[in-house]
Amino acid sequence: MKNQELVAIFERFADALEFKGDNFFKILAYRKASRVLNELTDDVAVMHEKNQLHTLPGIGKAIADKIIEYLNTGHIRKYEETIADIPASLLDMLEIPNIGPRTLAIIYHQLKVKTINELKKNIKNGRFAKLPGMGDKKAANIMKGIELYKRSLERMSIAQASDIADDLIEYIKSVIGIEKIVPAGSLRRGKETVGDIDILACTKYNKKLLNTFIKYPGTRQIVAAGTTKASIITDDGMQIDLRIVRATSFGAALQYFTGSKAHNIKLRNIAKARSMKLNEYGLFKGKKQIAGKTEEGIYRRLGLAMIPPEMREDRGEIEIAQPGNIPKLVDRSEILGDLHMHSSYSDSEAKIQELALRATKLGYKYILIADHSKSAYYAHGLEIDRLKKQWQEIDRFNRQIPEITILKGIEVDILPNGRLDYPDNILKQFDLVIASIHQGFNRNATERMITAMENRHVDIIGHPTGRLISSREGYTIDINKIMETASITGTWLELNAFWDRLDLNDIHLKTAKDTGIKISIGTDAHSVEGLDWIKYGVATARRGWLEPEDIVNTYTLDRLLRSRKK
DNA sequence: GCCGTTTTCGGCCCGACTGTTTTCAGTCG
Repeated sequence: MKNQELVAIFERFADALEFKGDNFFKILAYRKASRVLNELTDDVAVMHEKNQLHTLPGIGKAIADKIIEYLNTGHIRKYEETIADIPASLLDMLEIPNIGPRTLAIIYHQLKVKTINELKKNIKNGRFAKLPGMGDKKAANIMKGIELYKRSLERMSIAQASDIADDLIEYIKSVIGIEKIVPAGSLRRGKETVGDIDILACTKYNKKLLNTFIKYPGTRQIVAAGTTKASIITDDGMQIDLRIVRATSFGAALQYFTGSKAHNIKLRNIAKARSMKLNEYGLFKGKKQIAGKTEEGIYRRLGLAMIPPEMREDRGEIEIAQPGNIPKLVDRSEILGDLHMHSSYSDSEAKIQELALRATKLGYKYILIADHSKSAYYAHGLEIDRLKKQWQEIDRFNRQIPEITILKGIEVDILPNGRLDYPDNILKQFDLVIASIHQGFNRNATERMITAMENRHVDIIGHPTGRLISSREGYTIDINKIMETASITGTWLELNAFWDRLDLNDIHLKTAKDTGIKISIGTDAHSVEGLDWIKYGVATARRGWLEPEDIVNTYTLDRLLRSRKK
């Protein structure tokens, strides 16, 4: 698939045009095209064959022609001409905070700076500060920006960001007893990684709150501090922005700072088309505020149904947002069990009994113990005789802990040769079987998964794309073929809720839902605490527009077992 | 470069903060 190559090209094209000072809206157009392609599950080449490129939002004639040119020739002439006279390393510097296209153009043309190291040299020897419009403070801020940039090359996981936000909010509440203080931004939208944390608060005592905020014990650096907002960098290297608004604007500000940017721009356009104005203070008709206290009010006065934060990505949610059309997204309280966890029988630190007890506290009716199969020697995969012992133990705990049913499962390896790690006569004895690839990632992964799904004992494909968010791309697979087979065979696909996997991701989940595939959520926990990761799975499910019916974990135990393929 | 519930031309989000400025430009979200 050429999708990702085009994503990178259009993003780079936009950077180059920005550097050259081209039309601002043309630049936006290329960025939008890049984003749309990035979120596309279908192969852009196939869409071209079917003459469907023009149906994509943000892809007009000029960009469609460039896509076609690239598909046919491997080049885009206009793009290559544009970047021809720009050193490759230069555009990367646009990622550095406090360096925008203007500053970059000045340092390149006047100082001949092409790399970050050359820039640092010119800041240290004072030449940068002498440039027109620059100065010592600006120089110091760019030095800080360079440090920030180096750290930000890794976005933080949703798990780490949530923990940091929870800590900060708890601290602020304990110091000044403020009630209305909540996360906004990508954290509230449940994105899998978070670049910085936005916190929104409502108080009349701005000064006191901002003072408390910048004195947060975990603060490494205060980036900015005004009268209504301030920013700090924590010891973990995370930037946190705090904004304070009045109660009459709280809903508007929450909407505004939750984003996404693309979603907000579209809302603004709707407001404008109705001769209204939308900003972080409210929805206005002339000078009169007609909504702003609550988010619901804003959407309602725009003629829309309330859209859950996780859906606000401009992926069609605004177009369908008439009352009754917005899906009733799954809620954490509707999850009746966790369908993937490991016990001390393989590579987990948690005993089966401990997992079961913790699960009852989470309100579950059932859990699936799915340890590794025998070939996963690195994880103490289970030989058949130890399986029997595990089953006896599960039977015993099921008698002792009647509140919950412990299901006998396995995460059976799909071996590099395409076979499963246990024979069918063993597989048929499990309540549920997850089949996963752990070795030979790029050896016919698609065909191997399809073969696994064609086995009637395999109920679930575990972490179907195999990506690790912080460190690994994932298997080389044809996800559409896999979904097609899942749909035909009635195999469930996993939403692995471990925060570094979140696999399937939001976009794949939406496609799976549209294809009629059922999703099974499992934390893949290797500890008792790991069971709490279910919240990241639920957030991702909501981002994929999933409703309770789409997720087998919301079924009663009876229905769950009846819904298996057979 | 895209797009259409006043449209096929003329818009396209806009306010806060900072730093370098003598009234504003650049950056960010």
